[in-house]
Amino acid sequence: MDVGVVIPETLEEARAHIAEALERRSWITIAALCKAWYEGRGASEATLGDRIVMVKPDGSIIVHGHRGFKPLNWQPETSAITVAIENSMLVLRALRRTPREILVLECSSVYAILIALNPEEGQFWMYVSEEEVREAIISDPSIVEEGLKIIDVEKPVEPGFVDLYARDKNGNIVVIEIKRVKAGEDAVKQLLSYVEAFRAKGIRARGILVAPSITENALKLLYLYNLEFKHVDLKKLYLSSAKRRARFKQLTDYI
Amino acid sequence: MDVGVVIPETLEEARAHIAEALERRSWITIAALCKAWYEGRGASEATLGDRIVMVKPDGSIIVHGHRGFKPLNWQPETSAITVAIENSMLVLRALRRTPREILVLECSSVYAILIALNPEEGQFWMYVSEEEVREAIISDPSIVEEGLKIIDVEKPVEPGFVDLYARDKNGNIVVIEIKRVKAGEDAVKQLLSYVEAFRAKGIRARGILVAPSITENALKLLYLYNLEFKHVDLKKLYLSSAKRRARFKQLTDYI
DNA sequence: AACTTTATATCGCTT
DNA sequence: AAGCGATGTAAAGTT
Repeated sequence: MDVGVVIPETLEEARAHIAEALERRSWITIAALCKAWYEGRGASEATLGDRIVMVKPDGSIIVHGHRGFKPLNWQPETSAITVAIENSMLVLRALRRTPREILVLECSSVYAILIALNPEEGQFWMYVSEEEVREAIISDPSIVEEGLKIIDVEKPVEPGFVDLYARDKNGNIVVIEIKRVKAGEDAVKQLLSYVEAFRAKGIRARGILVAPSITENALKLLYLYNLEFKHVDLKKLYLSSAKRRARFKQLTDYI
Repeated sequence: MDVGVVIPETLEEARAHIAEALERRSWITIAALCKAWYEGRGASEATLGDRIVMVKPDGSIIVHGHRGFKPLNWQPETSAITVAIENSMLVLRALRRTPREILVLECSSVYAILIALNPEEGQFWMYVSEEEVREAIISDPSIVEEGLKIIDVEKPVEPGFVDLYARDKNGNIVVIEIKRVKAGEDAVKQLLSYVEAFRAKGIRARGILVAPSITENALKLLYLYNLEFKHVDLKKLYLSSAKRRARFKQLTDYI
């Protein structure tokens, strides 16, 4: 990646550099004192303040304030970004067609511009997604219960989809709902609706909620409806993949 | 805001600047070639690639790749961030206590460091939030229906809180559920549960779902349960505030 | 294109 | 700390 830094003397100089960088579809980071307006699905206004603005080659624009993980303003994929000097201000406009929305930045000072070209992409993997938990249970159903046999995956049932549809060692139908994060009342209600769909047809069905943990209220609700909870250890599951064990050791060493 | 830019010659120089900036709780933006690992609620790995890393004074850390609105990795508010040279790499570690998670960046090159101190905060307003829609209806209930009288706001009812609780011109109790975005089946079910709570007590109650639009499935469900839908025009509502009209004109002129 | 579901959701507020 | 609801949620998958 080639990185250039500009400390502009004037707004016109800043405008010229940003215009050229936009033209070349660079990855631009701007530190500036500016106001911001957004209008589209909602509407917002930010008074004069210091911001760091990032424009990516794909047209996404992100305006950060000095705190918080979330940007103050943004535009996921714009159809057009323009830069101009108006009334002695550097004005950036990012337009989006669907939904129709606009973000306007009015900069009174530009402290620095960082322009990056030809970035190395690298690759990215997410592990232990809900899908991975499901895959792990499919390949080893004993994680949930001894003697369980998976019959179907994401089976369509009246209110939606059950994550897993199985039979226990006694021949009972078992509906399994998987949550990768702590299960709340919603998850219980969802599982209940699946189980009810079977019970309504006169079929006896067990319902098991599989999650790393569950809230107290959700557990009460679960027992009330005669459903079951099965704790699953994500860390264990993650480690069960031999390929990842080495990397994990390295990470835990840090902690 | 004071902004300094460093183009480090060596990783050790980069480390020293970042360490000092972290110490001073600066707002740091780093362009670097690095690998990343995350582990906590999930787990991820990113191979060597060019990234822009932002560390804010409150400890939030955001790692951006060259495309997409979302960062590759992040940590909302960390309890500790450290920087060190290990095996000829600049290693940044961001720890979070609750939930317990860790983000590790291993940089093999640091292209540029942007360090900002004492940023001007500025102020930020969000308009046309659900709360604003509610406020507008409270101050003018005829938006929903002629002759409506608001009795209570966020009234607790068995399954939760109704947004607005009113009486129509015929004396019927009216439960109002507000959605700022297109209403889906969830919104209908929510409204239904509130209305049912009244009907269970033998009180006749109408249920009105107020939203800018509604999905087809949700509308069918609504009619099935004998509930009502009232369209509300967010733009109109937004414009009805005289203070904002001038600004809005200016913005739409841009489009 | 509309709709549904997920997310390392985040964030703010209340209990 | 846990629960609950809104978000300019965004993004991905499905109908």
